[in-house]
Amino acid sequence: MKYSRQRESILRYLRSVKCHPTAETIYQAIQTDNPNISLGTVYRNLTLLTELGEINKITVFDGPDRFDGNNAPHYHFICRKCRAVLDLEMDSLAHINLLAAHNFSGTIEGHMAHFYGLCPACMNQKSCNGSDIPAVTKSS
Amino acid sequence: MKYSRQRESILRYLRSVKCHPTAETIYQAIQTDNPNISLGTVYRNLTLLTELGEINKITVFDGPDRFDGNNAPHYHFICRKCRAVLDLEMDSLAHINLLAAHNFSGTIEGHMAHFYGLCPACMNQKSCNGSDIPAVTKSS
DNA sequence: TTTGATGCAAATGTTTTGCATGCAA
DNA sequence: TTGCATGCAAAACATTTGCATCAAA
Repeated sequence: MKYSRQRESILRYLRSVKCHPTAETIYQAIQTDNPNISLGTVYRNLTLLTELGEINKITVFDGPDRFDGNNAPHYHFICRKCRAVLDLEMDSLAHINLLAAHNFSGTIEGHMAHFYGLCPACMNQKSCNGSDIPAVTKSS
Repeated sequence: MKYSRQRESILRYLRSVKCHPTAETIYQAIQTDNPNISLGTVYRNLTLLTELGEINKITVFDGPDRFDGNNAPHYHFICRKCRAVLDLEMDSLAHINLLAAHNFSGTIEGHMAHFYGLCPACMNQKSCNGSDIPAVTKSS
């Protein structure tokens, strides 16, 4: 693949942050180094890097996709109040694939799991940023 | 809440099908009984019914949201080939909330989990409908 | 050079919303 | 009647794409 300063900038930024920014956030963050970069290029490279396995795309129930520069397998927590996405330190849940496969005649290749609730910051505050997604009550 | 024939029609349709249709599919399906219904009304009522807990909204990694007239807690399988969404018969995974909470200082209120792979139909066919979403390799 | 990557802008697909009108209570 | 629900159309969002240009190899 051909080198590009923009792609390098995106990857470097994602590797440097602990949060899970949106394409728009990444776009704004790297404008200092790339004053003329376009949002389309950011999206194009995020898609490419995701396909290469260099980064992860996190689809949340609400709002734009988030991106994760940590490509080691791990799970995420999503705060229902401030929508922060946090990494969780927990073992693989590979065993749940077997549970799913038990009464299913297709092939279970994997799963996606997100946890939600209140993040540490929102637990200790009246409100975090004012937004509050409707509590999800079903694990489906 | 005030009665509406449109809302009733949407709910009746969702309760009657085993699949997990999109808003657009629902819109088309109930046009026989509601020739003048608008997509906006379908979306408005789907949002309302979801908030009431009468139905479930299923956010998949790709494509429009799907809706589920079965409001009993259960998990879903998503075929990476034909994108069919199927119900899974499996026990609650409530225990994984404890695993997630173990090294986390916020509050884990719940989780969402989807399983993916090939559905029974696609397992036995060269291709199902031609589409094929990129295999997801990380359980994150 | 050659070919992939970019910037720009327009297009796409999904969902939401404003507003005048209609229908349930 | 009163006000929520509707139809319609426009707007809002997030994301993708066509195309001429630019830059890496």
